Amino acid sequence: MENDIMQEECECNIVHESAVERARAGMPDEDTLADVAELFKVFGDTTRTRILSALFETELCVCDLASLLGMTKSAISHQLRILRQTKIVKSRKSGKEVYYSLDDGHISRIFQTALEHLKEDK
Amino acid sequence: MENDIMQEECECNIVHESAVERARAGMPDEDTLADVAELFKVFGDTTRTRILSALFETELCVCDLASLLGMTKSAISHQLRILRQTKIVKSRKSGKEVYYSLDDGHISRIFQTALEHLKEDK
DNA sequence: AAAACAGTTGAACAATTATTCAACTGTTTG
DNA sequence: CAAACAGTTGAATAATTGTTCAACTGTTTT
Repeated sequence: MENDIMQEECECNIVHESAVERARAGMPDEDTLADVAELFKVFGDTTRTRILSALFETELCVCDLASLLGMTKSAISHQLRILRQTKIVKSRKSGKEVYYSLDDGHISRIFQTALEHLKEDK
Repeated sequence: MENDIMQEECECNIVHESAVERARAGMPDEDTLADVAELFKVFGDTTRTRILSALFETELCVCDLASLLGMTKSAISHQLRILRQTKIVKSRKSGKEVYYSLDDGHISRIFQTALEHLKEDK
């Protein structure tokens, strides 16, 4: 009678109400969760992880990345746009060339933790 | 003459060779990068981030999650299979019900770092 | 043993997305 | 100024993927 606000699209009879309520209370709001998912989605592509791991070492221009990853400038540029829009990399223009680098240190920390996780289960 | 092993699909003339070489030397091997991307891809979906953030608090069965997220058991079960296969959650069967919980602590650390990153640029 | 229920699974459908291709900016150099 | 080059962009294509639907397994209960 009180909970008829929430969506009830599931076909369940018995739910562990106290556990569900505890979980709900601890969860970040939907907007934050969507932002987290979007950030991880950006990391969830091989081309972009290769670009990022290259930029951990030094700033590089589009041609450098294209040469390093064996891909076209266009493909690289499309992915760099996504990384730029999500504030993961920043760009610096110098003459004809555009140099890209990581935008902040959190990025490498997230990667480092992921690498540790992967190492653990070998 | 020496570097004709690597792919040359880019249409560049001038590359910053020393920077590229430095980047290449510091990069993890392709297999590791693919694993990292795959891990992040799993995190890169709203339904899965909602499931995981619920499991941070307590273990839950499929019905609990379906009720909490307002989705069908089938949809939840499909996503749980992905999380199980990638060793991110583990399951425990008890009677008719299957209880899910997080597999290790790294998961929450990766999330925590991502949340910090998001808070930073508001 | 049959009904009821929690959960899984595979096929189908819709939506998203990474790369290619071609055309286009803007800067530099001869 | 024109040619050359670094980089961007939009449309098209192909591949991947999340959800739905229906059928199914396995456990419990009457």
